[in-house]
Amino acid sequence: MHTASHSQDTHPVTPIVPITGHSIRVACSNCNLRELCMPLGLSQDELDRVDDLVASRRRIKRGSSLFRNGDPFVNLYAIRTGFFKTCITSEDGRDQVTGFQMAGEVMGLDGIVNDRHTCDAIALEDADVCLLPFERIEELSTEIMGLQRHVHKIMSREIVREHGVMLLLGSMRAEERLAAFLLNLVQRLHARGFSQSELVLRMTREEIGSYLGLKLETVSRTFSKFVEEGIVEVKQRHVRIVNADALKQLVNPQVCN
Amino acid sequence: MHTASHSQDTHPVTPIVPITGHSIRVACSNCNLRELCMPLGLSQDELDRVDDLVASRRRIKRGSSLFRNGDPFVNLYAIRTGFFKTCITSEDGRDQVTGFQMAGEVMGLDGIVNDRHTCDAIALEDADVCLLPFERIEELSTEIMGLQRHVHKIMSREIVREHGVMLLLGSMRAEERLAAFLLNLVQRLHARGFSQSELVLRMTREEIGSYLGLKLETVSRTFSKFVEEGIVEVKQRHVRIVNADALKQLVNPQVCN
DNA sequence: CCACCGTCTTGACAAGCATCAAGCAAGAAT
DNA sequence: ATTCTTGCTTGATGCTTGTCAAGACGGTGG
Repeated sequence: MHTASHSQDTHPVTPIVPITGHSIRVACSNCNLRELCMPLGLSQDELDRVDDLVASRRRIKRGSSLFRNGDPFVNLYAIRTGFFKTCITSEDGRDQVTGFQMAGEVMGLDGIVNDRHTCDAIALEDADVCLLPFERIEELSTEIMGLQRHVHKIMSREIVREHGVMLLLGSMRAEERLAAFLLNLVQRLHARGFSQSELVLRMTREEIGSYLGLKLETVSRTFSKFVEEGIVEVKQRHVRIVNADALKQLVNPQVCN
Repeated sequence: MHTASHSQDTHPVTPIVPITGHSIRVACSNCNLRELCMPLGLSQDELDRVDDLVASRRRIKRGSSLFRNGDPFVNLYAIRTGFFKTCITSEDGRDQVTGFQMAGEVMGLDGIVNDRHTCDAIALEDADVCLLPFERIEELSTEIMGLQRHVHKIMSREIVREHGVMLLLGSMRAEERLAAFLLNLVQRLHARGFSQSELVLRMTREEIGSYLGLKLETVSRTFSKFVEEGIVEVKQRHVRIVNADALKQLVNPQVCN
């Protein structure tokens, strides 16, 4: 449990290889997350130049922050291993988790507009991130069309993702929210080679609740309800999805109505 | 009421000049919305080239759509006059308004990631938009750093805005949501030369409710409550903010607690 | 002028979720 | 092992908001 190098320790179908350690720089072109965070269809020359983008890497301990609200914006961050939450805090102290990020995903886009980050990125397990200096991204984007396009797509994807969260927060009930959350998590993990049905939650009930606009007690009760109905099995943070269709039906109450 | 050419017909301090009509093309460099939707600090040469970006303009009648979910993504759209809502529809027919857009704001960013729009943009009053072919934006971005940076900032701003909506939907009660909504609207209108205290809602109670994650009855009741408390005056869609501080305190229940 | 329509308001009631509180479980520290 | 801490579960209760229903308002068209 809580080992640092694996994002999921249940049935890693295609385990993410640990960083070999003796080499601080691992080229993007060799990175096994390439398909997730780098543009496709670049020439060898372009690939080499994109490799230079990654200035360095940084290890983040579980519980500490990669960046915080108010920090000057310098880099985007690509997650190599580990798991993060991003959250904003309103002036009066209200807290909102805006997302959970895993290997291959990019963080820091919020900082571009005002040259300062507007949210906190907290590691929920020991993590390893690539630092991508944004000035270099912009420079290189002028020369490599595929990179520019890729940056645009990443930002657009984030906008579309947030639309989905707005739908969830604006119109779904607790069960539907939790079902959507679990399906989304397991789908993203599956894309990274993990099980389709088992996952380990890296966040607390409270963090799930914050993300879903619910109190932790409601999250807990909803989990219990799913268990009673035989939809999932839950042991602490270990979740096994027994009946994925039931979850899907909760999110989409009969497409054929 | 419902005149086409003005976004707000109450006390336009610096009214937005109507399009003169005899000239179909109005250069960005002359556009009075320049500060809102174009990058600053460009050279004259660069400005001229950005002018060429605007391929054409398009008028949208109240109630009809600029683009719809599934439409191929070709352009971004800058609003010259008028008022829009964007909304997504889930497979089972749930509807969520994801934003309200006014003059100087850019729409269509959702379409970049999959080359298709994922939401509907509906005009809530007769509108006039500039078509910005995205391919040209990307081409020109490779040559004009300021433009590239500007596009990044616009997208980042949208991401940050949506974080704010998530906070609203995830953690605020009805009164707080409506207060935040009114303050946001009036602030944006003020930035466009309209009154700080009076506004005309271009959307129905139901659309406000959809955006805020509330039912229209709750929106109506909350308005009534604000009126009872002397915070606002409401006559149909005309709203006068009598006590802006009270609204601010609702959103931020005492910063000094 | 009247009837009709979409929109908005208001009331009564119910459902869903939050709140408060108590106790449990698991891991960490002593 | 024992204690402490943090996270989780579950119950009782009440508030907030949703739901259903009736009616009002204002604009439109016959």
